[in-house]
Parts: sequence; C-alpha cells; structure tokens
Amino acid sequence: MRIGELARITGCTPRSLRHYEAQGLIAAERAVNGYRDYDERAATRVRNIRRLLDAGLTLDDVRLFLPCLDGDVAAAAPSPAGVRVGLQRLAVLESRIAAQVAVRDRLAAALHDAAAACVVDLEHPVGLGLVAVPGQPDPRKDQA
Amino acid sequence: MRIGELARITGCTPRSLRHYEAQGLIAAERAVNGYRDYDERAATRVRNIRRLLDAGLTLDDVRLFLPCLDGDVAAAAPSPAGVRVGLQRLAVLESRIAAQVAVRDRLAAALHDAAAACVVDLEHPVGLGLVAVPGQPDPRKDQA
DNA sequence: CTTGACCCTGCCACTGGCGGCAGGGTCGGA
DNA sequence: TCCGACCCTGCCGCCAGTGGCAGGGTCAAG
Repeated sequence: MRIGELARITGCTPRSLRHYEAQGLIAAERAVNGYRDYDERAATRVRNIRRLLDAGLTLDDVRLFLPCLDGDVAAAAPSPAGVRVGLQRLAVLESRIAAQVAVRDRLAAALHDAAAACVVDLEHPVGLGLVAVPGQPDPRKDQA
Repeated sequence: MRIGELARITGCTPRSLRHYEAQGLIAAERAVNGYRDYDERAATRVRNIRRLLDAGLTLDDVRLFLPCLDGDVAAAAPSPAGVRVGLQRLAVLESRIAAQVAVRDRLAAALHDAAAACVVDLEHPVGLGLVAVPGQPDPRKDQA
C-alpha cells in the first residue's frame, strides 16, 4: 500500500504520515522507485496514533506507546508506563486549562468593568480616537 | 532612561521591550550613541501593555489600544473598539478552553477505563498508585 | 589602559502538528 | 507522446513571546 491509500483509509494526510515517520512512529518499506510501501498493520498503527493524539497526547508521548501500537490500544491491558504518561499529560492539560480559565476570568472581569464604566462615560464623548472616527488614521503610525 | 532601567521598573526584560518596539507598541528616542532613550511615559505604556497581555490579549490585539496606552488603561473610559477586541479575544479563549476541556475529558475517561482494567490486571506489581490521585501527578520534569 | 556593565543589531530556537510549496521523479492510460 | 495523478525530499511558515547567543560598540570607574 502506498502513502495515498494509507492516508485515505486512515483519514489523515500523506503529509501527516510522513511526519509520523519522521518522528519515528511508523515505518515503511521502500519500493524500487523509492515510494513508501506499507503493510496492512500500518493502518492499525496509524489509527492508534490518531487515537492517542485525539486523547490529548503529543507525538512525543505517543512514542512511549510504540511497543503496543500494533495491537488494539483501546482494548489492551493498560501498561503502567502508558497510564503514567496519560496522567502526566492530564496534569498538563489541567494546568493549562486552569491558566486559561484564569486569563479568561481576568478578561471577562475587565470587560465587565469596562461595560459598567461605558454606561457612565457614554455621557462624555470619549476622546479615545477610536470612538469617533474608527477609520481615521491616528496621529501615530496606525493600522487596524 | 535607558532600556535596562525601564526593564527594571516595569519588571520585564530588555529583550521584551525591544520586541514590543519591533511590534510597533512602544517607541524611544535615540541617544547619539544609538542607545534607546525612554521618557517617563514609557513606563506607563509598558505597564499597560503588560496589563493587556496578562488579561489574555495578544501583542497584535494590544496594537489596537495604541491610542490610549499612555493613559491609565485600567481606569480609562473604555473605547468600543477596545471592548470589541476584548470580546473577540474572550470568545477565542472560550472556544480554546472548551476544546481543551473536551480533550481532557476524553483523556480522563480513557484513563478511567484503563484504571478499571488495571484492577483486573493488578497481578503485575505496577506503580499505579497514581491512578488514585488523578489531579496530583507525578511531580517530575513535567510542565506545559 | 583595562575592566566590566551596559547597550546595539540580528538571528536561531523553542512548542506542536502539520500545511504548503518548490522542484523533481514515476507511472499508467488515451 | 503527452497528460495527470501520484510520489519523493526538503524547507519555510504558523501561533507568541520571548531566551539566548554572536559579534560588536560605548562609557565610567579604577
């Protein structure tokens, strides 16, 4: 099977497959003309990779699953290493989410205050340039 | 004031200040020797930039606030354009958070299943104590 | 005169998973 | 014989905000 067919049946692009290969996640024989030649296990492998990626792991994480990528990862007995990786990644996700939630809350609060201030200050013609003539070039080197 | 001093009083690095300048967010006079020479408003400006960055905006967003960066952004009457930018960024943050939460939930579910399967497979003496504490991962070389 | 602190420009690296392009080779069918 | 589909390698770009380095200039104090 060549790269195009594998891409079709796995639902990813040839570009991705080459990327996975470059990352050492999949391998392929080479035909005499240099074309990659995949066997049927490649599809399973790629689907497993996608499954792990979709679960929030990185390609780097996936590399740790190499030994079992040819089996049914979803149904396989979980390896301690795999679980550990998953937990680490989960922690990363959690902290990243928490950070972004904090940022969002700050922004939301700022906007809330701004909205409140707006109501008050709409009596005054807010001299912030952007208000009256949004299309006008600012004194400074401006763009929008 | 030269870049080092401005960096000190604003709490960011000279590197960042040069970056902001390259992005068109701050400006400086130049001394005869080529050194940047900032006036005292620069500190306010930089602090405003940091404030907006901390609120979750990007440097690109901040550019839209140029006309009012010299005032007290936090207390200033908000411009509609600024609010609009904030709302857009808020929406971006929201969707990004939602996506990551979805990923996290998938991963958590997978780990949950794995943990369940593990109970069966606990004939192997594996370090799965981690499973019990999904929020408290292995405090090792782990970061975002 | 020398040291050392500071400044300058400009460029690469990083994260992460590709997209896209350039420039070329290979192959089957009309 | 030519077209078009497919394949190859290799490199840049993206998002964002720096960190870090190279290689140099400037200046005041010792």
